[in-house]
Amino acid sequence: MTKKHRQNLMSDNDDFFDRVYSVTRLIPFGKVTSYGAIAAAIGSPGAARMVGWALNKSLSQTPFVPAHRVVNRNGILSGKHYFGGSNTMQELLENEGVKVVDDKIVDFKLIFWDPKSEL
DNA sequence: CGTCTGACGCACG
DNA sequence: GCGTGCGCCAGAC
Repeated sequence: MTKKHRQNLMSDNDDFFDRVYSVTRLIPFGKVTSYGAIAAAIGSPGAARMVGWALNKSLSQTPFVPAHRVVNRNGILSGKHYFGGSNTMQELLENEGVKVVDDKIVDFKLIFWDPKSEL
């Protein structure tokens, strides 16, 4: 199954990355979700690693992709190191009212947003 | 075209 | 509950 073939099946799809960006932009302000949840939402459960990779690329994409709202299944900011080396990711989250302690989101389950709930 | 590499996740011990 | 191993898919070499 080639890339072009998949485009045929998903009419408004460009590629895997754009689907990740689309879902990520749907994350409400002050909410967070996980890589696996996004992967499952775009029809590729198990491709969580691809999501993280796509989000990395998204840092230089437009419009802005709230990649800081995506963490791993434990609520840990596994990608904070890619936001400029400082605590940028944590600051962005706290700026939205999301508490972060020791690189981990407080009450992760309570503010977790499931992408599939919007589909 | 074979291999390696990930911002992951799950099964297993 | 924690460490290890492996599968996952797409892109870079």
